[in-house]
Amino acid sequence: MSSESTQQPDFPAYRYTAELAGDIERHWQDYWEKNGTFEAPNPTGLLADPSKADIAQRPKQFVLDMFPYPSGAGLHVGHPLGYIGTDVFARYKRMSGFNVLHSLGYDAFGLPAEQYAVQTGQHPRVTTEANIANMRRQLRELGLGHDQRRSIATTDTEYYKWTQWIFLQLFDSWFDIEQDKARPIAELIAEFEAGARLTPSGEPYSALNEADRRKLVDSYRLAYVSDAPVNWCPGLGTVLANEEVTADGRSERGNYPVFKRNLRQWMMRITTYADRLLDDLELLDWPEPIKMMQRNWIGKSTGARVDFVANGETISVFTTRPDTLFGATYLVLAPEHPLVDKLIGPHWPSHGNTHWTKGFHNPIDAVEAYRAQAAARTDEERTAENREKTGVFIGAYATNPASGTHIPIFIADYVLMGYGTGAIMAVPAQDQRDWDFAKVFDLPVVRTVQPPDAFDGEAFTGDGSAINSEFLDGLEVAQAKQKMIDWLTAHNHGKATTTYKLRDWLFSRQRYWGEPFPILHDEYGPVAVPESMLPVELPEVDDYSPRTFDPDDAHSNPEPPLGRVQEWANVTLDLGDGPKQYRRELNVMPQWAGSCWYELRYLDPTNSQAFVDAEVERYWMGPQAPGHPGGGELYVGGVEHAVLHLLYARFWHKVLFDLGRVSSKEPYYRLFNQGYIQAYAYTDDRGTYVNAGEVIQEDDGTFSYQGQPVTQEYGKMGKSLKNIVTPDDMRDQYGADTFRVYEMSTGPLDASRPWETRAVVGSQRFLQRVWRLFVDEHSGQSRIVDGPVDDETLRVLHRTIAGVREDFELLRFNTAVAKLIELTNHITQYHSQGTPRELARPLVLMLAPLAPHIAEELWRRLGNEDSLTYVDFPVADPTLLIAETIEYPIQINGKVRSKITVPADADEATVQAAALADEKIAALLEGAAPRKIIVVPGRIVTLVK
RNA sequence: GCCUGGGUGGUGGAAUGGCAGACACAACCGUCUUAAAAACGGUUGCCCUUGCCGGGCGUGCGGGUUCGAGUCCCGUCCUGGGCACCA
Repeated sequence: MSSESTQQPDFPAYRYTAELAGDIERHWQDYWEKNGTFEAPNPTGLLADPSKADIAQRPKQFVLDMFPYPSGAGLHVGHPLGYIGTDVFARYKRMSGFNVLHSLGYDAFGLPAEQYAVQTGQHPRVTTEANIANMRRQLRELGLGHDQRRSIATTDTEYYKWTQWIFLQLFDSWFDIEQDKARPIAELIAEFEAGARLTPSGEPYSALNEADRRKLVDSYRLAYVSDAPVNWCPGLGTVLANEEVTADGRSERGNYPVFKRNLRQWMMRITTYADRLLDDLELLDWPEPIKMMQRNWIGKSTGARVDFVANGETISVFTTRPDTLFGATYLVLAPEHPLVDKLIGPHWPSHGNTHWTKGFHNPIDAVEAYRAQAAARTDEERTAENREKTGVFIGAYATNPASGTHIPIFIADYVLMGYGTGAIMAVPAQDQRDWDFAKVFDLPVVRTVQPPDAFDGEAFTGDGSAINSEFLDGLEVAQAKQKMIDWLTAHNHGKATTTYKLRDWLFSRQRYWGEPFPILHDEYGPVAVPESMLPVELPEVDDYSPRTFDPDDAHSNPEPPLGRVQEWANVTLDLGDGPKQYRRELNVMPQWAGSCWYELRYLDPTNSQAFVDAEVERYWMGPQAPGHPGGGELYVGGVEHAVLHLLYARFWHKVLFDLGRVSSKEPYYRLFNQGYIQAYAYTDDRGTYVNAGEVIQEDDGTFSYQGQPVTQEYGKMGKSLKNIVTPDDMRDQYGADTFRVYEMSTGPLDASRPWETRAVVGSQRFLQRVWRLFVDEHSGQSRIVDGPVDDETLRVLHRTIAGVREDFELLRFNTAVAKLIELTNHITQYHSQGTPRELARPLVLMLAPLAPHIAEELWRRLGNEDSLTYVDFPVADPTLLIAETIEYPIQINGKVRSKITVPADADEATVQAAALADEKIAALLEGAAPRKIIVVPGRIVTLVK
């Protein structure tokens, strides 16, 4: 490619080739680095820069990309799509009078490096740092304007020191329901000590012994140890979060069996923030689908708790339809429900229905058999669509508190222990699942909402008047709900209740390559490592793997790698009450921890006194107006983080807000979901992937590789699919600027699109045409002239400025590129004798965010000494946006029949007259006056014949 | 099943309810060249007509609102993503 210039004697010596682009790009990358061009000044602290005082005065703009994992495979062309998008936006904002913070750090803890370490014995830090270095190089070569001083990695000791510090903030906090916010745990203890808050048992706090006090206080903490059931995966030797378990009960990674086990694990009390996480979505400029996914995940539903009495036991159920209580004809408990064993009858009632007993001699056997059957099923089988309802009668009855009727109690696997109370009141007339179950077991159906006359379905879930419901009869659903809740409350049978799908966040991992917990254990439980002793550094180990077990051994127990280092795990420390023996927490934090607050560390990465300085945080993240939640102006990333990362990060941020550590309620004000770049892959007749770069499309549309037909697939880029194209390849073949322009021009940032290497040349031709406007390809001489610009070109220029500005603002880079191409082509055609400076200057400035290296080079050739990074973006002259004449299409009955050109300031009557006077129109009207004439100013004339 | 995006030329994609297909790729033709490449210029939604002038049909499909619909409304099909017996 670039070598042609030396082989071909007549090849223009100064053409913008990949080789020349490479020279220019290296030069400017060095220049930017040397001059700290993209280093954004802070208002105070170590990153305040007196030489940039003018920039520090500007309004701020915090542009953020989702935190990448530095993969050992390096980047392919799909990865930088979003990074280039944010870079274009950030550069545009720098030219629009903003102090722009744009950096990129590394979410560098995680499994791949650890697994590599397990296999090779190589310390994960070594691989991680090599991967980061490679990724930094790749990104630098794309010309991304990141502030390198702020490019932290979660594995930096100085960084995870503060991750541990934030963990301690959570550990040392509790959620005050009254105030709806987190408060320091010391305030809780003070309330207990003063007697202002009663202990749950009613005993005075001062009367409790140390163990009970500690236990009580620990039960309030936002970070707490729990014996909750977890997903234990012996094959991996670790506990998995629910999200890491597939629907059929296996590990997402490795596909090993996963067992529900009660284990001691660290949890985060995110559920206390459910309402605020839900409500504050309203304050954010996020795509509606993402908000919807978060709402669904939080899963708030309001209704009532209703208590049913059976054999002296109280069964609480949750229902969203308390108005249908009179129609509750049976109860269903989850098979695992703890009350089942107490309620179970020794014998079948004499009037027992054979459907219900399933041929067992007594309920005890029936329940045992059903439980075994339910446990043996995979989740997939249990949740299969349209599955016949199964269950079994437990030989006991409960009393419906409203109707007083005795209703049978069943267990069934369609009721889940983990949601609500693990028990439901079944109302077959108004719930399809209950209807289905009732049909199988021949249970009574009592309609309590009047369906419409035309209704011929089964369960009726719509609105209607209450029937068969005594004091509710005649009320609509909403009023009936309220009245029933009032009645339940008044008679002590229940009360209004809200439940959430959201669970507390499982926060510990049995791994090595993560942040150690800053926690010690003494005889009473967990104790915080004092702030002065942070960071708790990862010790060296000789084996990085957790102990793994037979994948099917459900009774094995986790043994984290840190447990192998006994001299680290067992320490004697003086925490203020004399030297004492402690055992360190052996788990490490999940990868989410580091990505929950990284954007805050970007703000003040070198601060050794605080995780971020308060004034610095207020400047970059603070609310921009009353009612504004604060947060970064733009956050770009893939939709795959719609729920977990974004929810966890919001949660941590809100805790820090409650504790007065940050001034913003939310970390990410505007969220934008980028699309993905996908690629074609090809398989031969054996199903083996062939090198996609060598596949040829035949004239008949089929594909072949080395003469053999191959089959096309479409999807991800991957090594095994042999369809990887890297930014390094593109830099070598075309140059980084061409690559940037191509990625931005192929579609809107939020659209996924296929990669097509052969189309990249279009972007290169565009930049070559721009280059030719400035430089004579043969002599290298400047083609810039000081001559006048014709009026039409001037108007094109100013329309382009206005359009490009708007497009950049809205991240519509593809149409911005199209407009710049049109302008370039126009200048090429109208000013073939030399490019007027008046056109060259705005063109190069508008191009700069997209193709910064060539723009800097051309800017220098225009005689400027400094970088154009902070030069004002061109502003359109409004008087030049108005055309002198306007061409109106004229429609008759919706079809364009002719066109007229009139002065731009012609009034409607003039336009109308001109339209009617047009020869073709007059001919088509045949002398008759049109029935109607519509003139849309500046747009169109429509006649109705 | 529920919740969400999206269906426009050979391809990626443009289009505040106002001339559908900007811009780009591919394809074809031309200029230049001994030739090729590069570059530059032209043609390119489909169909009829084609010497020219024209005409018809077109944004997944079927309806509707409107002077006018890719855009708004109703229904329907296909498809990407998310959640899933959530009481």
